[in-house]
Amino acid sequence: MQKLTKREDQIMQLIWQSDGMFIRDIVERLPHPKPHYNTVATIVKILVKKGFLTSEKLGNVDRYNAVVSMEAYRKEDISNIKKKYFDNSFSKMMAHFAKQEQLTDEEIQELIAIIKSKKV
Amino acid sequence: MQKLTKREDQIMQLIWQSDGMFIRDIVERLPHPKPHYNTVATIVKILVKKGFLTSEKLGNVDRYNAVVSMEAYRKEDISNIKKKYFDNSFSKMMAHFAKQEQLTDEEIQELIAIIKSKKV
DNA sequence: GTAGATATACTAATTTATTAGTAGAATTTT
DNA sequence: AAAATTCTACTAATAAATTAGTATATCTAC
Repeated sequence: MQKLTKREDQIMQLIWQSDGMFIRDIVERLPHPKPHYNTVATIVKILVKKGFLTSEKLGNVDRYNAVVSMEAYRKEDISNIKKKYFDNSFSKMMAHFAKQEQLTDEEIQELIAIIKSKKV
Repeated sequence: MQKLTKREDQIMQLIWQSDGMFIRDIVERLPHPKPHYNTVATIVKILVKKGFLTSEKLGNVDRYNAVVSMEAYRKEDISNIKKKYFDNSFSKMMAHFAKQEQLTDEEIQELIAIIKSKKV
């Protein structure tokens, strides 16, 4: 899967959170300094070409929808983190999180419950 | 903290795995197609300027060391993942991992042990 | 239907990232 | 010490990413 550039990523995040967006909506929801309408249009077109988005014409306006799901992209993204920092070891990564987050005992119990419920 | 570009990241990974590298070592350890010596030197100089590396002269050759630790950078990197994909919620992220990774019962037990040992 | 507003295609400018050439200094070999 | 090699500083070319201008089409309100 191709990687998203910073701007592309930012725009994909918005579209993933919605169900279909027009260029004008994207511009509106981007933080200051808002890029030019055509700037966004250009990047959206690149995203269509890369296969991340499809467009559908509503009247004379294009609405864009995600083709690649957030989950699919996220999976890759996280898999890269695991590879890059944790020797591709899931346990190592988890140990890091547990330590990093300075969890309280209650949070740890909660976490254990979550983990168990997902599988057992 | 500034973000690393792809090439910068790749070079930082090598330096983090070592303790101090010369340009020639970096070039040698990069996968094919190996970039030009001066290409690496340029990027290394950018990394010094960004505050990720320091140089020390050994004889007339520069050796480069990490200033920003891998752990510090990794922490940021992971924190962004959490923010970007999991609404900044640690529990949500953990739930995802447990599900995504298709852990066996044993692995889950192991994981729980790891989490407990880190805190309790 | 004319004026004003909005959307898109096309194109190009600008910025950032990556690559590498040339020249000269230092080092090693002969 | 001359020749060959290695390293660096400086500079610039190329490529990728981001930004936005101009022209044209479409719609909306009057």
